[in-house]
Amino acid sequence: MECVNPPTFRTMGITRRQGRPDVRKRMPTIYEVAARAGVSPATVSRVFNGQNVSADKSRRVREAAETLGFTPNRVARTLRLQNSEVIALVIPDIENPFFTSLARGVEDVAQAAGYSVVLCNTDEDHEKESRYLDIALSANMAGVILAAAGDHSDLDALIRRGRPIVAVDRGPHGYDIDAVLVDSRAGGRAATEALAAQGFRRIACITGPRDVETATLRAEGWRAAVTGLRLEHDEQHLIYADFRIDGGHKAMRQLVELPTPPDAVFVANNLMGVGALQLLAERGLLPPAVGMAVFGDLPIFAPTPLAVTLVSLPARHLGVTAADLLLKRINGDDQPPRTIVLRNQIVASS
Amino acid sequence: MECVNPPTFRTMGITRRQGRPDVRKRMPTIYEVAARAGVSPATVSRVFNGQNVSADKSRRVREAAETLGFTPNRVARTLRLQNSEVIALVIPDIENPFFTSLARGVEDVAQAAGYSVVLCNTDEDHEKESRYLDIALSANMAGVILAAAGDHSDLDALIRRGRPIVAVDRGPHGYDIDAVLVDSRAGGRAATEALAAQGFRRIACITGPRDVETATLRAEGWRAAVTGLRLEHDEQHLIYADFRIDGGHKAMRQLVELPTPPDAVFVANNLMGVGALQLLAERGLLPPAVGMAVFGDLPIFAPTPLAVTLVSLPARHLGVTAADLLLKRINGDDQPPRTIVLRNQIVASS
DNA sequence: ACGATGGCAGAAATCGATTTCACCGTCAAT
DNA sequence: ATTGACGGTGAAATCGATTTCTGCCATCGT
Repeated sequence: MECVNPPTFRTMGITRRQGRPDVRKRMPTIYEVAARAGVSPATVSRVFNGQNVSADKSRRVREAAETLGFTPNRVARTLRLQNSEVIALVIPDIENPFFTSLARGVEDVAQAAGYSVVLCNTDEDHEKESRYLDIALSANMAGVILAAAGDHSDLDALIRRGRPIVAVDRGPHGYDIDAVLVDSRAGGRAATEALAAQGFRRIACITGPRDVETATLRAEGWRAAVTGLRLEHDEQHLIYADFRIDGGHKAMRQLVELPTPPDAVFVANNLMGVGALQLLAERGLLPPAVGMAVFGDLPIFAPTPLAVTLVSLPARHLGVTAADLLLKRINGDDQPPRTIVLRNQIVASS
Repeated sequence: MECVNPPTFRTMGITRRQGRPDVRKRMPTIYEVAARAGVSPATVSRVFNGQNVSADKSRRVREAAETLGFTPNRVARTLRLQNSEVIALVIPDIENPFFTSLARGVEDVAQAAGYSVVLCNTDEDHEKESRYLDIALSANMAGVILAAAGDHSDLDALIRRGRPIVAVDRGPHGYDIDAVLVDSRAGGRAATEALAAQGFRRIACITGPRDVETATLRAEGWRAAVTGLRLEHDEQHLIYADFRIDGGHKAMRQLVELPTPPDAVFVANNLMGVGALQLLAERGLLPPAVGMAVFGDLPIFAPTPLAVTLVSLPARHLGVTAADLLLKRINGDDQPPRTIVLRNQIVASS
């Protein structure tokens, strides 16, 4: 199935002109509200921040604000307070359903606590990541939830500034900060052992980039299972790919074209799982012809029962937990940093 | 396949304490840089904004900034400039791959132009949407790309303030602003006609909420095809659901359980398509047993060829185009508003 | 009756960058 | 030689809200 995004377009003329004679009205400020209500700006501020103000003035301020359509300027507020009610969520791939579920979890918790979330997509690129972390800092954001692009993120500036950070999905490499993780090593091992239990002997592994912790840990789990169970072991059966659909596809091709191809494969994330399945479908080798286990849930509707073993991940719950932790920190909790490991669960896709 | 997110977790104790004696260092400011370089703050600002400064002082300023680790404070800058290099992208469902693709397009363009994107998820909720629009305004963001949650978003404040807005995917309801759309009506009609061409006579329609433009337009397209081709027509065959997987699942169940069920169905978005397919799979009625056409690309790797007709959408391209348009507006383009309609394309999933 | 306490409110400082205004040299044009 | 223009620079105003500092007035206790 090929879908081409057509580059052509047509423009529909619209003739009525917008009634905007370039007025660009300024927003009403606290001073204008104060003037209209006959009080000082300080009083207006106090009304909006729940301080003690006489009922009479309070009412007048509210009325004035109402008729002027006043909204407090967040930028000024943030500048003065050195703090804003925004948290940054930095993730490596916004098109990966795992991360969007996670984001959803973060959002729900943050929303409920009156915080907004800004989502920053790093595309597994250190430079983009570092730019977004810079922004979080210089925009006085309240905190950061980070799924790091690699193993050497620079969090010094944020930490010096006392901004809370929670690492999620991927560990905090060298920083002693809160983290919410799944057990990649155990998951990789369990998935591989499940394949072995299904009778497969030559089990390969497709994992992510070498500098991404979850990639190496999952591969380690695979290796532990393979050597622990004394299965056949061939170094060509371990491939470092890129955690993307294409990468999984290419890696799988490489594997099936080996002189002695594996009879099963453990794939270290969901998208590469999709890629690998695509290749197997092309070659008519869909599971159970070749054994497959995937770390993560497949973004798949599988009309035919597919014999794939999954390590199911609590993506949303990961986000919820990370957000909870972060909000606690923001509200002054200063226990020593914790690492919370959520359990994964082996599921046979049926 | 059931995947349960286990609510249990265990905490791994970590003992080493963070070496943060609660110093919370302030960031260095332009004043400190100025003092260290022996110049005025104004000069420091000029150095960082490419104004005329003598080579000597410029060098001294740069050195001072370097050693102090100075980063300009974005909040202060934004307050003064009444403008920031951030654009808001407001979408109704971050878990829908259509919108994440779109977001990806927006991001790529914005990044390249030096803008950051903050992603706001409204969950099809007017209140959340209005809160995010408020934030965009009071945070002095440069512009907004909006896929509206319904047909009565309030953009008055943003427009009064002169902030550019581009509507994407869903029209700008009553505002004369730029829009980037696909032709929902034509797509709905074409999809339905394709089903008719495959020989189906009793074609149902599952669409989205009544107050979402794309939902009603796609249903209109379906109706036009059904009446145009004089197919059998039953009002019970039009169901307004919610654009989500579950909604599609329930709606499809409702349809198959009708006394005279349809022999085909046109589903107005990708997620509901997944839900509908899930139900059909449960009942052993997968296409082509029941005809199906879906508006949008299925977030699916389908291992067995599925006889589903797709109206393929240029999601990423929609985002790219909207971002281009917005950036032009931000840079002062003031042509009359344009509506750009990208073409969709009928694709037979094979 | 007098000092003490506390609630309420305004003037002014503050957050950190940008920019206007004014001033000083220097150099080219008249 | 005088005028004008222009590049470089600093002092101070500015963006809009919060908060400290201060003072006023009323209430309370003794």
